[in-house]
Amino acid sequence: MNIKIAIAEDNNFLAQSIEEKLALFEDFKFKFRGKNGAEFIGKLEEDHVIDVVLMDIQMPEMDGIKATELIKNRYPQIKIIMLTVFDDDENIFNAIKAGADGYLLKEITPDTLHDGICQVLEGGAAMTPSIAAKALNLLRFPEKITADKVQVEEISLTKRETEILEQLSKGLNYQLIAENLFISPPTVRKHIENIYKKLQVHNKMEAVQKAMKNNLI
Amino acid sequence: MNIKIAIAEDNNFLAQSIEEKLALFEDFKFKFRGKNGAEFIGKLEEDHVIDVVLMDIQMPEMDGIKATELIKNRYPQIKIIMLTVFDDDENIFNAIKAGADGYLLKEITPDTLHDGICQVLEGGAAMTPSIAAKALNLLRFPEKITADKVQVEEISLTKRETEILEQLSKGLNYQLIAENLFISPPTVRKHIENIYKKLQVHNKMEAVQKAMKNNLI
DNA sequence: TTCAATATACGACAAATGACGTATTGAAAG
DNA sequence: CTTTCAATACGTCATTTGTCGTATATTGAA
Repeated sequence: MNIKIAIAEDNNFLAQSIEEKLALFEDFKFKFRGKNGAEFIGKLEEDHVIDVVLMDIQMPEMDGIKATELIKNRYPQIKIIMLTVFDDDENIFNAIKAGADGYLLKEITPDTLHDGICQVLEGGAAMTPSIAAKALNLLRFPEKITADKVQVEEISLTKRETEILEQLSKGLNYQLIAENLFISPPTVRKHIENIYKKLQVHNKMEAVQKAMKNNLI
Repeated sequence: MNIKIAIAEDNNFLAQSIEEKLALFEDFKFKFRGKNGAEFIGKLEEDHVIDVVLMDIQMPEMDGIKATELIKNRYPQIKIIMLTVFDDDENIFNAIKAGADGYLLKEITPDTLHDGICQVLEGGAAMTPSIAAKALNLLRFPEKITADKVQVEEISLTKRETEILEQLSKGLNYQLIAENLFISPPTVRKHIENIYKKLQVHNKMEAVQKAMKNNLI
């Protein structure tokens, strides 16, 4: 087995790091690298005997989303795995739309990268569980895709707060939420009080609306 | 770490097989099993100290999709992984819509099952790469999703009721809604009372959730 | 190791909500 | 012409919610 791999990545340092991970496996053969989407496609036209492309998203000239679209158009047999630091809904969705076969984060271990590449070659999709969760969420709530990216305020809820807010959004009252989470109702109320302060709202409905608008739940 | 797991599976043989896989891991504690959705939920109400549910889809009485929907409604914190032999688009999509946190096939190895369970507990989604590929495909080509077979109940709100429900969903209180619509607060309350009866819910949040689900607002 | 953040818990009180009742008016349907 | 339905309005009462306090244990980062 000789799997031919190309990389599209503008950062020299990161590209180097990826190449080193690939070099750990005998069945991988690194072919070439492009510093941006345009250059990459240029090189690909010279040598399109490529099995898998590891594609960065944020690149000058042409980003990885557009490049993926073009490549999938001309070379549908080539598998493309996004390899990026961004895991926001917008990028994930656009990558999938463009035809990506996988979406992994750059802090990946060599073994996981190896697995992912093998999986896409077998027709599967390579994703970290957290990315998979976001993808499922997009499937479940398609309206989020059009979500505004305008006022991305810096609101951060703790894990517990998010958990409680989710239950609030289902219509559960303090008592039931407390039972579910094995804490006392006063604690639930205190958490909710804190949530309201963070979101600058004054009742459940506003909190849920604002949280959904900002993809907090 | 002691992860509490319950199983919904009608087939004794398969249930036994799953239990044996779980038994290989010390951090797993098998709690109980239901032979169908209805029985399972009955048991869950007696003991809801459950972290993860392994849910079959095809079951008598109540199938795993419906059971998932109900459980996620009442106990949103419980993670649910579908464990089934069917990997068709229809079932995958419905499971996701119902709120499943993962979708695995029954011929799974104990180690992969273990990984999947740990992943969902960390907020990720558990999927085999082939399932992930199908899920991505659904995202990419939404038209493949054969129209909602979930029967939309015939709920009809009057114009006034819809109007009021919309304002409710924004977080306005009775007083403000009354001012907006130039009617008295008692009238607003009466309308809302009627809305609750029609939707068979008992508070604002449930009403808004159900209305959105049924495209009433 | 100290400090900030988080999660936990309780009490009190005013305001809002949910659930019930009753009742009048106007408009649409038969 | 009656009957039904939608919309309006009011009252009562128990429960829930929102907003204040205060306080302790844990935890992770500086």
